[in-house]
Amino acid sequence: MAYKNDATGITEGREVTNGMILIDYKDRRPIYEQVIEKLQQMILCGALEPHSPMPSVRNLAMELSLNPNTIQRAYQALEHTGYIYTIKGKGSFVSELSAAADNKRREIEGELQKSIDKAMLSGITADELRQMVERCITASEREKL
Amino acid sequence: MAYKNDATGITEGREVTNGMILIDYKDRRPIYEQVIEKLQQMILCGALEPHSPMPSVRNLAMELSLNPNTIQRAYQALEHTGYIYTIKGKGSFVSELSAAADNKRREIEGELQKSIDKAMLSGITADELRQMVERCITASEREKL
DNA sequence: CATACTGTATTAAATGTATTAATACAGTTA
DNA sequence: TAACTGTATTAATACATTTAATACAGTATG
Repeated sequence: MAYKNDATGITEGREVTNGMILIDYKDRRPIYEQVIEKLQQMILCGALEPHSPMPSVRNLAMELSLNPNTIQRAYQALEHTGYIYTIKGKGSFVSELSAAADNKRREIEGELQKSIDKAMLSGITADELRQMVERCITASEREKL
Repeated sequence: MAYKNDATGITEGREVTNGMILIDYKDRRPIYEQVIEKLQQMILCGALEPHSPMPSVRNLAMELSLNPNTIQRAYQALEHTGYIYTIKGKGSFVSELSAAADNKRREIEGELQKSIDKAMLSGITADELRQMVERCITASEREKL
């Protein structure tokens, strides 16, 4: 039995997120927030399937070279917002998508609202904003390759 | 002569920003960043005219109940990004709009790009994004009243 | 039952940033 | 000279983040 992760990041019976989560130490946001965001995206885009086990707190901490407390904090936030659920002693598991997806939509729309409010207050017009958004969408689609 | 601000926030010969800058202590961003953003908006929307004097570091600090160092930090950032210019011993003054406006457009578009990248990674489609943006624009226009 | 895994909780220490406070200095203006 | 400008520096304080070291309870398995 392999109790420690091997080079592929796969552990006995439990899929792990090898290489999918990269911490950016230049990012001003705290690490636990970056972990939250990456896991949310993996859940929402289907990389982690509903009811499949999340990596354990300690394993993910090892894998990312972080303290277990940091991962714990992220997991608790994910549970509070409906992305995962926990069974005592067994582990944390991916929730059904519906609730999580709605939360993410609200979160993104809130961010857009803030940016757009700032833009309007700074004298940027609605049409300018629409052009910007189209450029951003194009750039974002190009990145997906 | 009135050396201290009166109730209207107007000081001898120097327009002040009375009431236009509200610090939100629930905001996670540092105070100096909030001050920067509000002053940028006031400059870009024409509330502060080019070549008119900015409130002095010490006056604005008094008015907002902040330490002069905090205002100084904001002013130095505004100078580095072309929003204001400084004459030693005389004060700081509003710059011409062109450079500042371009910087703000780039800043806003950068924010939009980040939000839109996140949205696409979370499985939100381009058309959903366009609908969100339209709702945000409508909401933002409604707020202007 | 023992072992090794799960999540959870707690306390302490270290670090970095933001903010305030208290000064000081140089240039401008009246 | 007096009172204002911006600027610089140092110290003290506060706060959030992160790490570290434990401990406890529930689950699964041999």
